[in-house]
Amino acid sequence: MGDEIRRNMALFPIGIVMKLTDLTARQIRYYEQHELIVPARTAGNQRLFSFNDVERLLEIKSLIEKGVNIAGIKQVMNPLNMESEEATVMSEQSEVKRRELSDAQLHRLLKQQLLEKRPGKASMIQGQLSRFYNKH
DNA sequence: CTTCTCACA
DNA sequence: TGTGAGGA
Repeated sequence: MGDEIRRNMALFPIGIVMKLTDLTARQIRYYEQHELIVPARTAGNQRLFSFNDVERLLEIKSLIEKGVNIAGIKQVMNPLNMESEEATVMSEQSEVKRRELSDAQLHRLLKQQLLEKRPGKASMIQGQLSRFYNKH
């Protein structure tokens, strides 16, 4: 299977995404209401996020921190809704252009973020990882 | 225990 | 955006 479909596979529940992005469940659900992200759902209505969803949330977070509101973010970010495999293939071109982080980088960064999430020290989302997205 | 929706002292 | 209720 291709890289795109792998990045779009619904994998983690909201709890993991909260740790990965340092966003509250409220915020994540709120951004979903505004269609900034479109996570999949399990049979039990539980949200399942893909790597792309996490990346988008990180971008949204950096934009919010820059003072951009929902309306502004909707414009800045492509009004995409890559759900079907066809849509994924069609947006492949623009997808590649948008992507600046390699799989290796992203996986390493998110893994660290997840492990570093124990109480005590500050998250690196506000440091190293955020720099990638704040440059956008 | 985790997540979901809805609503607001 | 936070938070609690009430259910799955």
